[in-house]
Amino acid sequence: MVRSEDLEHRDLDQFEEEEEEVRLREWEEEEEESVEFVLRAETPSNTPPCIVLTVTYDGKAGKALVKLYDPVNDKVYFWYDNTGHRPYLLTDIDPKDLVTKFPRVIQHKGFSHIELVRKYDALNDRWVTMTKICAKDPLSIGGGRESIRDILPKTWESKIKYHLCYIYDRGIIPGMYYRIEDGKLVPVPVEIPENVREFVLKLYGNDEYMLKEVEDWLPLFQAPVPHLKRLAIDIEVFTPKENKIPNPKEANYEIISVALAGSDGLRRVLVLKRPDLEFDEKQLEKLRDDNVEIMFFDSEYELLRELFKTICQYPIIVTFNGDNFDLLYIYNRALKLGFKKEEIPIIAKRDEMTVALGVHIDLYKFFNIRAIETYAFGGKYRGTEKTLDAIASALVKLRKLPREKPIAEMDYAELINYNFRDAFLTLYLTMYDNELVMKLIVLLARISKLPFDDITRSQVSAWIKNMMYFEHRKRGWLIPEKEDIINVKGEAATKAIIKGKKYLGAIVVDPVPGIFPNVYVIDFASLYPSIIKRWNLSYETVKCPDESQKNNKPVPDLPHWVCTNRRGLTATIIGILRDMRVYVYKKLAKTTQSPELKQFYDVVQNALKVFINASYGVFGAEAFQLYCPPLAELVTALGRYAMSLTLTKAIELGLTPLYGDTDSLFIWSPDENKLKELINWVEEVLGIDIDVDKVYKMVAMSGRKKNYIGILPDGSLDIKGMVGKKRNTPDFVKDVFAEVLKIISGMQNITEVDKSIEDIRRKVKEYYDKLRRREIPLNKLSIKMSLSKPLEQYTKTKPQHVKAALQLKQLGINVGPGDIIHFVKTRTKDGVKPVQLARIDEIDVEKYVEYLKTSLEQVLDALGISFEEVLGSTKLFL
DNA sequence: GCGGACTGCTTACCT
DNA sequence: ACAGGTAAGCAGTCCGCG
Repeated sequence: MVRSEDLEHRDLDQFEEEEEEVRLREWEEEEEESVEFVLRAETPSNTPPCIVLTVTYDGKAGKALVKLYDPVNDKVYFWYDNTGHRPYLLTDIDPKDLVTKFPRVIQHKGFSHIELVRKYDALNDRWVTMTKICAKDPLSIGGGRESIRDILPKTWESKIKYHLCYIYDRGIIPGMYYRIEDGKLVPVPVEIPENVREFVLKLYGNDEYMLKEVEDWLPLFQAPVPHLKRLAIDIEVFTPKENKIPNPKEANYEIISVALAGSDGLRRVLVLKRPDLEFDEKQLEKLRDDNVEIMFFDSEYELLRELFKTICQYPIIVTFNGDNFDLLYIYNRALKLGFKKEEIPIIAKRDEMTVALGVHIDLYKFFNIRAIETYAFGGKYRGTEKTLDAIASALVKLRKLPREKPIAEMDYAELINYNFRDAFLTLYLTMYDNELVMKLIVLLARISKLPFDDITRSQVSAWIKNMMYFEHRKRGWLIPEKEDIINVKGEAATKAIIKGKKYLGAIVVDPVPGIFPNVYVIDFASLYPSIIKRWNLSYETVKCPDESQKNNKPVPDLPHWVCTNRRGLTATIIGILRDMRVYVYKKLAKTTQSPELKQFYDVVQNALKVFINASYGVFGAEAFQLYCPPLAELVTALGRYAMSLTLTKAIELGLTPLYGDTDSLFIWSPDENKLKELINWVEEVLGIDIDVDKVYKMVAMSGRKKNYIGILPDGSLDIKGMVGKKRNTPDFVKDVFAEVLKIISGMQNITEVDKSIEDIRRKVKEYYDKLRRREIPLNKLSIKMSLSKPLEQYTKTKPQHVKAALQLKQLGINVGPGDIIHFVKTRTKDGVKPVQLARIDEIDVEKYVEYLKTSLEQVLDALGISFEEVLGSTKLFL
């Protein structure tokens, strides 16, 4: 197994120590004969095993290009298609008619030839013969002026990007090992360990079909992820105006510094000499980072040349917002300085920047993927601004250097320190925890079959779409058009509770208010994916065309039937991913001895989690290409069915359910045997797993749904939905809430309730009086709320945070989507002020009393006392 | 002209 | 552009009130 070096600790130590030695190099002194860098990799006929980084279309060659990286010898290779593969689309018009009725197709300058292909049309459950129209280039199929796609009334598979089409047809899996052998691209076999084989046999031993299907998946989870050499880049640009970010499209100002941090240990800053700045011994002392190599350049042109040379030495370039700033700026600046396009190893695409040799990963885009944020990182940086500083401090507890003055006014040392820290943080985000992020990206690429550059820039629906398309081609299935699915399957049959939603969702059981000791939480393990697998759900099996299947309705209150004599594709794929996660890789991540392998298995199960968790939702999302409301609606209906069946049975058995949400049931002090009986019964009747998820020593429930506090055996707290925990709640309220919680969690058993109430009373009174006396500082009263759209788009109403934001705008401070507005409630005209503009005497105290009240009531309701009681005789309104 | 009842919008949360 | 359900606060509207 290829092991990555444990680099991060070394880097970090170096980073935080004071400098021992600063090495400086003058560009002129160093200048050897100028080394020409190459913008193309070698194209040998034989190579060692390599990782597929990406597949693209090379316009000049007019061929698909596979970029490979050999991690052992640190070399990038290009492999061009030599199988004569061409871009194509499918139509149901037969070739004769095509010639007579659509002559423009044959006459099209990009037209190549026609083939006939047999495809299985899963939607209509029949085999069809389609006409495959091949073109000389992708744009002739679609996207160009007057493309073949536009000439025909209806086409299939014509909107698939060519490089992805190529991946499906060749069965190439990005992130996997391939080698070039006599000019052919061949996969490198992966060894499957005996223990994994055993797990799989136990699971599917009597199911030939699944046994065969899973064979294609195991290598993706077992092939090791090598260390992928990479370079993080961050630039600083001269700006004459303070606080104004230079426009990367115009690139009008000088690039004054470029920081480079490589996973191979490179720590270098390229600095432009400026006549107005001096560099002396005193400044050297200010350089905080040891071992940072500094290269000075007389001209920006030379600086960029050096940068380009370095870029070409790495298979992977990492940036934070490089698509929209750093690489775009460098590219446009280089053009401006007289570089020719062929001399720049950066390529500008419509919405992204790529590099000539390898791939560019923009971490800003990656961390902004919702599924990554919530599932892969557990929402650790949710609600914060998606800046390098915020993400680094949430994930690795490292910050950017504070910027004390405008970039243009920094001296060399300040500039170098500041610049290098950013590049280092960017690199470090891919290095920490034994290269967790990089490994995750590789696993996600393998499962989705998307190249590294695509997987890091697209949302989870695109991943699942690509995975499903790949599976269609693998089987010789026709990829259905979205409208066709809707036409055949129709819209949803149920009505959602929430206005504007498309179908009915989950059940939330009304909670019993109060404090309860010894509460068992049982829960269905990944309920929705289990349902998809168990009931064979897929767009082609739900409401299938076969009349004889119409009686197979899994839920009586929904008219949808499901096919029983075909295996649903979605059910198969999601079923495998779920089974592999639950029964194989979660187990391996717990039991494996070797720490590296253990961590790797944990990455595998985490990558699987992302796909599994999103698998149901996409089918209910209109933008998804396999959008299928009856499928999504069957999933939630079966979820409701599972929940209500379990609830009824629990009551029947004499158990006491207190609360439940979607896939969980809270049961108060259950008889262990009765609980086991319930679990066994449910598993037998429903055929899906239900387990004890956790046991609370005590649960406090306010009576509101999605709102409770649970105390775990180790004393830690699960606080759900409480206002006192929400991120927009003022710290003042959070503090009081935390104090109250401290008292509650200190409570050993129910008999101590009275004493706790007295403690709570005293504490709350103390804070309340402070608030009244205006002794709470403004920042503790500030409410933090994020803008979800540009200010001018709040047309229907003007919420308070928008009012505050408008006040900021008046002062010339620009705010937009994703920005978090800090404001306080005041007795001024708007009722709010941005915190930095407010004075303590303007505060609307009553509003904060109300806030305190709602927050505390959620706890007090469980104890059966009111806020007013807690405050005692104190009058609420003075 | 004012206030309560109501609906709708917005954000943040839960599963 | 993965889903729906819930809590909460505020904005805005309607209606009654001699």
